[in-house]
Amino acid sequence: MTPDTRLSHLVAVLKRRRCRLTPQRLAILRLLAQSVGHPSIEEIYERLQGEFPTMSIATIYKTVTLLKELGEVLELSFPEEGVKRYDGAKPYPHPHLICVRCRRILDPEIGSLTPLVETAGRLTGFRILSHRLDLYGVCPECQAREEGREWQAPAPLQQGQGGI
Amino acid sequence: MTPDTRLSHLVAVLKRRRCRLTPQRLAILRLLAQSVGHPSIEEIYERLQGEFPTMSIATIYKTVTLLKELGEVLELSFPEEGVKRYDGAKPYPHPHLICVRCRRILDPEIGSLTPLVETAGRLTGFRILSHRLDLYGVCPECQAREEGREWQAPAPLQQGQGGI
DNA sequence: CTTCATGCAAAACATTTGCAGCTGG
DNA sequence: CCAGCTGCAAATGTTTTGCATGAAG
Repeated sequence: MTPDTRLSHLVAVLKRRRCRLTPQRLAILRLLAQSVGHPSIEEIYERLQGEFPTMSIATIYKTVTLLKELGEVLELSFPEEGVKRYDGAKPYPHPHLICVRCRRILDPEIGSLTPLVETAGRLTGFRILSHRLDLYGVCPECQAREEGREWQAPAPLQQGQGGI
Repeated sequence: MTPDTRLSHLVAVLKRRRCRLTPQRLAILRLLAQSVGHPSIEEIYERLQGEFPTMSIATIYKTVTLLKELGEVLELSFPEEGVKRYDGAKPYPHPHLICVRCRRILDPEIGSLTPLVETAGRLTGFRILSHRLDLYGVCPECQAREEGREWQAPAPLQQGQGGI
C-alpha cells in the first residue's frame, strides 16, 4: 500500500466519523501515512514547524490519540529514549528491528509470528489479541563505523538500508 | 533456580561490587528475587511500607537502577499503565504473556526465539543483541468471568495460573 | 451557526537528581 | 571512621487536560 493510498484511507476514516479535516490534521495524517523512521510526537512537531509555526504540540497529541483509538496508528513506546513513536503506515502488530546506536527502526521481513502466538495461546489458555516483537541490535552501517575506529580502514558502507 | 538461590546471587553480586547491604536494599532484593507478578516501583514501595514506613521511593528507584546496570534485573515498560515493571528472577530476555483485563503477567513456556532472531539478523545484516516479545490477551480466569456476564452460569474457574 | 479543533498554559505523572545527614562495614 | 546509602524535596521531561478563541462544515 502506497503512502497516498494510506493517506486517503485515513482521510476516509476521519470523514466517516465526522471529524474535521483541518490543515493541521491533514499535515499530521500525511506524515503518519508515511511514518518514515517511525516519528515521535516531537519529531512530527518539528517537521511541521515550517508549515505551521504556531501549531501547538497538544494538537499533535490529540490527533495521534484520536487515530490510536480508531486503530489507525500503532504506538511503540521506547523507554530508553523516553519517547513514544508512531507508525500510521502499518497500524497492526509487526516486528521491529531497532539499531541501539543510531536508533533507526526497520521492519524486517521475517516469517509470521502466528504459529508461535497460537502455540502460546494453546499452552496457557489465553485468548491472544495482540503482540509486540522488538529486536535490538547494531545495524550494518554502525557496525562498519565501529570497525573503522579499531582498524582504520573500514569496509565500504553497504548500499540500501540493510534489508533484503 | 529458587528465589532463595537467586537472592543469594544478588547479594553476592552486590558484595563483589562493594555495595552496601542496608536493610532496605535487602528487602528490595528479596522482592525482586521472587518478582511475583513482575512488580512496579510503586508496588515494591507499597509492599515494603509495613516493614519500612519511612523508606523513600527514591531509594527503590536507585536500587533498581543499580541492579539494572549490573544486568541483574529486567526492565519491562508498560506504557498502557504508565509504569515500568521489573523481573529480578529472570533478568534475561524472555517472552511475556500479559492479561489485558487483570494485568497479570506470565512467562509462557514457548520455544526459543533464537532461530527467528538469527534469521532476522541474517536477512538484515544486524548484529542482534537483545529482544522483547510481549503477547497480549485475556487469561482463562478473565475469559470465564466475561462469559459469566453473558450467560449467567460461568464455567468453573480453572486452577493454577493457566500455565502448563 | 453550531460544533468541534486549536493553542496556550497549567496540571499530572513517573522518574531523576541534589544534597544534608546517617550508617554499614 | 568515611564512602556510600537514605530520605526528602525540587527538578525534569513527556503526556494530558481545561478553557477561551477560532474555523470547518
